[in-house]
Amino acid sequence: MQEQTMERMKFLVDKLNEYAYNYYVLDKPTVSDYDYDKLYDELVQLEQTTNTVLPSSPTLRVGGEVLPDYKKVVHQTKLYSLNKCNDIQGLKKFVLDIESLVKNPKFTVEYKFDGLRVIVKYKNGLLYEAATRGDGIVGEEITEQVKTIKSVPLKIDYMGDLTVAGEGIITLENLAKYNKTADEKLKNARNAVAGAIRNLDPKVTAKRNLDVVFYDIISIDDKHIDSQQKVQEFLKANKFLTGQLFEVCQTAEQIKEIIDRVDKIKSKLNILIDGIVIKLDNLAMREEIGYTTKFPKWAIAYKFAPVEMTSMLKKVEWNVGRTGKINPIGIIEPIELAGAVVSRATLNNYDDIKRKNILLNSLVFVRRSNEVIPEILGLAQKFDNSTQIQKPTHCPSCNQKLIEIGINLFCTNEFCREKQINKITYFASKSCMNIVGLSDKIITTLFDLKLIRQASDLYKLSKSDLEGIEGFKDKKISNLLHSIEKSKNCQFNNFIDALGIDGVGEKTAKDLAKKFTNLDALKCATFDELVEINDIGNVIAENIVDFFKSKSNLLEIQNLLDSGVTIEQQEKKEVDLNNFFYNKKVVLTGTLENYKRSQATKLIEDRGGEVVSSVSKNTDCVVCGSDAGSKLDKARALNILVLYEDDFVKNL
DNA sequence: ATCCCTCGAGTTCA
DNA sequence: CTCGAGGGAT
Repeated sequence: MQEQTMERMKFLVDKLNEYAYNYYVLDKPTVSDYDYDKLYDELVQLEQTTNTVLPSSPTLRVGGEVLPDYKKVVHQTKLYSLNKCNDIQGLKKFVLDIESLVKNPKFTVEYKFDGLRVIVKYKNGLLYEAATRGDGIVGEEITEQVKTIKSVPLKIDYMGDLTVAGEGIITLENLAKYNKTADEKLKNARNAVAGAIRNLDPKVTAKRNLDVVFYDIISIDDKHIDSQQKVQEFLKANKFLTGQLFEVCQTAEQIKEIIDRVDKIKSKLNILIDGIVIKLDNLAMREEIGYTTKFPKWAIAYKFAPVEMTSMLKKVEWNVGRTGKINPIGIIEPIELAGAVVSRATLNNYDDIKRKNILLNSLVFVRRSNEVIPEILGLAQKFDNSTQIQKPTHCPSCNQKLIEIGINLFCTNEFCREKQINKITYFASKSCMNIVGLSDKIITTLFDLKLIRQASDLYKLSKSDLEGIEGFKDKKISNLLHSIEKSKNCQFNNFIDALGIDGVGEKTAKDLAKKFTNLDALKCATFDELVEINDIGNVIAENIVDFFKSKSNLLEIQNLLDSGVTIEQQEKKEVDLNNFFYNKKVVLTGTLENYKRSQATKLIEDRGGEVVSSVSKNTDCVVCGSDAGSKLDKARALNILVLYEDDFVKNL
């Protein structure tokens, strides 16, 4: 009986480990989650009744007790870090140096993962110790944490003594999943890994769904492994997760080709990499070439320009938005980040500044989210002269006393310069009156010359008003006046958007235009009529009613109409009920080759579809162009249909 | 009251 | 893109 139970447990452990390998390492599940769970539950039962847990049991992966402290581990051999280069010259020099010592060397090319280096030891086929690199000589013991990582084999076929090295990482997909449920979001994948592994509670490690990508053997009894290629084969054969990139090259040019290729696709990878590692393939030759005090001379890391850096926060500017909302912007010492020089980055709001503990004259972490918008992630280092950031009490533009609503500060002065300028800018913007060529700069100039005070004044501008203004030549004047004139013919939804009613933007304006068909009807819309519309609740309904109660707003509308603004009647279009996009919620991401975003939106809307801004489980499909961002990752994570450009066109 | 989803508003640089 | 908050379901 007892023996049978043991046999059954062994069988379950092996079976479950095999399934886990197919799922977590090969990414090719071979059983349903349901079947897996059934076997897993059975194993848990048996382990409880027998009070035994086999050393490679997958139940070890959930993480047990919180550890009292880290134990130090002294590495058998020093773990070197890699020498770096960041251009082709550095790479060529490396290759030349090797070629001067070795005849016809071969090089292996792999990803350099941006995570935490992990050393794992096996004896008799079982994982018995894991450690961080630490300073290369002494690391921290993290055996319990690493055992929770499902792609790390607890048991391998190789029975000799073995020490392997890999990089602890989190896939961007798993990071996104984690952030969906976590109270405290982890913005930085690398820190998410370090935080998860270097945590005394292995349960924390388990929750973050890390992986370890293995790339090296530190020591092994088996003497016939004599090259990096054989190392790679060995790791694969023993079911370790390995990097997707592994190529063998002979020249610097070939290596450079791979680097260029990776540089192009690196932002689309599911894993963060910060470079490429180039190693001499032959292990015996490596030992001949040797080491400097810091680095092996037989390998180099080609580093891509970093996407995250630190910089000094010099000043905080407070902007006034068109709604009167006050927004803090951090002015930083300019740094180059993802191909652009960044000097400003948003700080969101005062609470955010406090939460991140950001101080003036301190070093802060800066990154460009999605490689575009700069943001300040948090405090890196403070100094003696670092000071708290003060919350403003008066409007930086008009000095009106600010009021606090929720976490935000507002300027309520109707005539506030910055607020008015932003209001007019919004009025002229693409989703509103679409006055092409009227930039916020021109609006500022016109405002300060007192030629305009509010949006309707734009339609009173004459040629003589503009003549003589610095930078305004005949051509520019006639272009501008022409654009303004052209904008007078507008669609109802754009007109509603242009009014700038609090909480009413592009989508709500469209909903309102559909329901009320003309301005007079909208003007007398009652609260009850408004809340009937889907997606309009009591807050927005009240904002709309209040807006049309205000004398100054009604006067402004009258001014616009008197200046000749006319709202086109929209004809109703027939929609094809059988079209793919009919009644579908579609998200656009990336750049399509043949359509602008607005054109694609129109095509989908004309077919009865709705373009929404973010991906969720309610989304029907995601249309994906080149350089797609995180929305594509999210779509994949949620298993939502992704259409590439050609599929998109086919379904029109 | 408390979820989740979606919208609006504000964000940078070339 | 990201945040906060509104809206609706529960």
